Amino acid sequence: MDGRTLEPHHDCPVEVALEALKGRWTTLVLRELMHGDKSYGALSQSLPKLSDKVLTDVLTHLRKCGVVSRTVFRGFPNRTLYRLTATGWEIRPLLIELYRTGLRMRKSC
Amino acid sequence: MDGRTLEPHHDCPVEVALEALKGRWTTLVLRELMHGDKSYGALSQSLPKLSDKVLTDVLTHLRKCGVVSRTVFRGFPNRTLYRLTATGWEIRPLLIELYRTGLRMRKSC
DNA sequence: CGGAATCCATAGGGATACTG
DNA sequence: CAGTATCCCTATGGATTCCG
Repeated sequence: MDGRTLEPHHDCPVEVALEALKGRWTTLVLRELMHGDKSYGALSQSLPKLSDKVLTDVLTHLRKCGVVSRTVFRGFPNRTLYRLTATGWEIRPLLIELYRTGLRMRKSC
Repeated sequence: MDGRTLEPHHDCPVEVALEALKGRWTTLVLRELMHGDKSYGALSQSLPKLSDKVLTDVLTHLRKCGVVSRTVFRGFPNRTLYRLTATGWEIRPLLIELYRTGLRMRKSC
């Protein structure tokens, strides 16, 4: 927090973290993966209201952020495993803090 | 984290906190206010790239979230002071955690 | 000074259908 | 199974102008 940043900028660490969490479904997908590695279909079943397009968008986004990795197993049928990277696990304390803060904010309404 | 939430829901504490921080300029406005109470004009000067419309939007949003209060002083000219509420100050540890996490995420790229 | 009103451009989320 | 390809619609951010 250098006091000189006058506009939103992805170089700001706060923006970096928020960028990774951006999107309505992102934290839910992350939470699923924090329960363990999952295939595309398993994620889809865990989040029935999430469309294929958006799930793909979210996973692509998380991979670009270096938060999630993808491993494809060729065969019949194909399988794809998604898992958190080491960087992804770094987000866990942040989610917990988000939860704590959200709880306290609700109380004061 | 009850394991039963299958869709985004503002009742989820994580969503509550993220909702408050939503928008490109929101965290920057919060940061300004964490330096002390500020008038509309002072905020506008601190964030020159932020348009009136968006500044108003952000402040309205933060007030709806119970994070910021507004006090109007009638006179010539009028003045308006914005300040963090007690709830607003609860967000500070979260911003720090966002910063820490963002820093670590950058390193691993 | 401190906004509100208007208009515009873009991005994000979502529904549906199709493919390797 | 694990996506891609379209199309659409709304929300958000931004520029500009006007008002009490």
